[in-house]
Amino acid sequence: MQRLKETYKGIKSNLTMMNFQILDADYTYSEGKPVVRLYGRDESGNSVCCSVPDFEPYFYAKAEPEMAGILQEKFKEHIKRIEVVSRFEPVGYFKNPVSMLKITLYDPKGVPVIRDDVRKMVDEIYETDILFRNRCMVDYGLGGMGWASAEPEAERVTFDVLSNLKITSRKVEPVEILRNAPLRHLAFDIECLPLNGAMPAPETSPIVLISLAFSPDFESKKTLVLVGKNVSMDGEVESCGSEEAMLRRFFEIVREYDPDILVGYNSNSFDVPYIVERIKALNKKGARIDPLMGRDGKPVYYKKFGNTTRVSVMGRIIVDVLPLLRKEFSLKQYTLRNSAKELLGAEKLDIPFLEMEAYWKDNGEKLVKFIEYARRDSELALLFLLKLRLIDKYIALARVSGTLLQDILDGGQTQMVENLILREYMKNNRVLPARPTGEMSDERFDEGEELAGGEVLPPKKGLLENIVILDYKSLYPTIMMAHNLCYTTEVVGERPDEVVKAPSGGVFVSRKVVKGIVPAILEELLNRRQATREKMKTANEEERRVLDATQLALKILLNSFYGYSGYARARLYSLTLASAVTSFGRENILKTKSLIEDEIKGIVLKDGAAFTKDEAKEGENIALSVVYGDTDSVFVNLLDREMTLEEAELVGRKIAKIVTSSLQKPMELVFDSFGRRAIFIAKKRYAVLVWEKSDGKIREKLRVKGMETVRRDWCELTTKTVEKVLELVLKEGKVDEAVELVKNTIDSIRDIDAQKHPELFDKLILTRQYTKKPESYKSRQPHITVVEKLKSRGIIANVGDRIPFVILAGNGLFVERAEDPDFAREKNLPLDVDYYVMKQILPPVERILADFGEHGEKLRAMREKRTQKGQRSLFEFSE
DNA sequence: CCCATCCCCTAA
DNA sequence: TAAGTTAGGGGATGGG
Repeated sequence: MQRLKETYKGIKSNLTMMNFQILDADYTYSEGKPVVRLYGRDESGNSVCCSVPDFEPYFYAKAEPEMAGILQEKFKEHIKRIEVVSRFEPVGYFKNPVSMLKITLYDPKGVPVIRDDVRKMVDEIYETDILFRNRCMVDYGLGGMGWASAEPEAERVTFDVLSNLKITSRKVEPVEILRNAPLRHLAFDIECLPLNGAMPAPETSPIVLISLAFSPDFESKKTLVLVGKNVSMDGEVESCGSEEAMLRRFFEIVREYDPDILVGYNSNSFDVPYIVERIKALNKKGARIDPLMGRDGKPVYYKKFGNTTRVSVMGRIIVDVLPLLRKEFSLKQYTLRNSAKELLGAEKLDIPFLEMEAYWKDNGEKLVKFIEYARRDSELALLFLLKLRLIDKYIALARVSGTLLQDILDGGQTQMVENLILREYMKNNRVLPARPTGEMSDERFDEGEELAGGEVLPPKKGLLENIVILDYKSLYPTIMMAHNLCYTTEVVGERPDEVVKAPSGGVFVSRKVVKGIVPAILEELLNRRQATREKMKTANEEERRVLDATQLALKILLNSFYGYSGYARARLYSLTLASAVTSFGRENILKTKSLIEDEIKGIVLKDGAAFTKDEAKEGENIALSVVYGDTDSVFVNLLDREMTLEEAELVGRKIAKIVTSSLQKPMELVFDSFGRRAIFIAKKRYAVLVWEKSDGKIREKLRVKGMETVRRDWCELTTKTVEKVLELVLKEGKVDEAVELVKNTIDSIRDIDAQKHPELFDKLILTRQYTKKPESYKSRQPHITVVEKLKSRGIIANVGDRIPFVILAGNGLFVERAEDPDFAREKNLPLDVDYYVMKQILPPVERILADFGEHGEKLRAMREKRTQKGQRSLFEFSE
């Protein structure tokens, strides 16, 4: 806080310094020399482009000092100079650094040109694939969405950029400012005209409407719909006369409004590529449209990588909310309609696909409807971003890791982890390897060398009462810290005196010798998280949101290092390190179980406190039994008697304290919750009725893991029935009512008619994700059957979509009887009631009720009767 | 009936 | 140049 205030004071007293938040970065050339450009926005809302001259590209090579002259001579066109430096190699514990060459080039593009040849002449090369803009930011201590303070120079290297403040500075430094600059958001959505009902293709189908939504307003408008023909209409509608004029106007508005964040729904896969291709097609026929959107004055640009499309608009962030929603929320479908309904409680307007052409050609009521439908779509995209605060987390991740926001939105955890490691390696005179190339990366799988994961304790199946749930706080990161597990502590050569040996066999130097770089980073992240959570307590609403996103980002990063170390394509892939982490984890949970069961054994409650048996000497003993555990958790059954929530908490905290005291810091077992009743079905499948205190009252909450209620590949009838059964059994202990409920549920679908009972029909829809191209499937799958059927009807599903389907009555294989629900409903096709009863309702319910004696018997009876012939009458039950 | 394989989705 | 990790249940299918 103190620092923050000073910064603001600084602005007022020193007008020559300039602060801005870094949105994006690239480089260009001035007089043949590379110049990095930082794009951002300042506190008062100006968009800024700061040119940073004189930063030089470089990489490292491990070689004898004598090689310097030879390399310099051989690549003199590219190499500006070579310095002999001391650096540590990336992996391993070393007492001393080795001699390396720091090779500085004239041009960043020179690095890929000479690196392969250089590699052949030296032992190894390092840091040869760090993008120039990232290299610059790392070396200057700057990062994505972080604030920079620049001292503008009188003499400017000016470029043709669109930002309204163009400065040049050789002195750019990071500044701590918590809040974000006032960012501008523009959501967009296009409507194309399907000709004769065919899927629109950019070569033939025109774009007829472009809808826009702004935050903040644009010329006091919240939305605007551009129309690609002449209309006279009031409201936020702009008649453009033609498609060409409309597209030109679109780019003009983007440049004028100058958004920092562009938003769309499925825009990376659809809208942007469509716009780009459509313009190419129009320009070929004589139109003149320049898709200039970037702050560098260049066009939008997209590139396909396998199934994903990457879109780039220089200087701005482009956000496709669809993939973000997929990552963030578990929904059965991610169509705009369903996402809006589930997440915003908003209705999407709709017009029938086949009638679009008629709506467009109409100039009255129907066109108005079409326009409002289009407007709604961009409004929804913007609402997702703002209401659900979709990018707050990503902004925090950018700030904490120093990675550019766009890279985080497009990519994964790898870049963030590498960014953090690179910065810390640099401070410690270590170099980073280049990213491993193609073939080598799958080595692990070919050679059968495997990374073993977490330990799952077999559950005590059936109904249990009084269960204390304990878990390890950030298990893997704390293991790495506790045992000093790191790339930089792995013993590769001579073995020092003090070492740590992992159960998996890996040997690492002790913290007493040297603290590993990764453990140091983790410690820093952990401390910052603690401090951030502390600050939240006194922050105002806006600050609190930023701080909350920050602490979440810190947590995500903490937990990313282990996964990264076991990722075969990582620059620092280390099976030794990853195995050490998991092996300590497995050892730990097993030790925890035996500590609780064989040493603590029981807890005594006396005078409102918990004691071990030894401490208490007398009093009623509560025996302990570990009934389940998965990786970092233990479920302890408190035997012998009923417990109040307070008592259970006392016992839980006591156990946690004893276990924690037996461990290396900062490993910590904590009390998580108290389960009044629980049912364990199998490993990773259970339900617990948790008792929680809120506002002094005890609340009951059903926590279900892995069972059908939380899975998206079962129909709603199943999930709802299973949920009700669990509630009856766990909350009320009414097993007989649960059986009755199942019977009624089965009865309710026996005469199912799609058109007569639409709500019931909807409950029988299953969904599954279409994960790869159809030809890659080795076996027939129901949802793929539907994808094929849809295709034959002119509807194209995309890889990544979740496909809804129902199972139709008839002969033949189940997979072949999967059908599109809309089609089945429209044609009123009969469903396979037997499938739903025998495969969707009975098995999940039986898994829960099977152990309840006669009740289980009743269910088995239901199943057996159905298997016999004459099924119709068998819905009746003989009592 | 058992078993292996493929596929999906979830827990951690 | 796409992508953090493994453990595990359970359905459909086909072969023995």
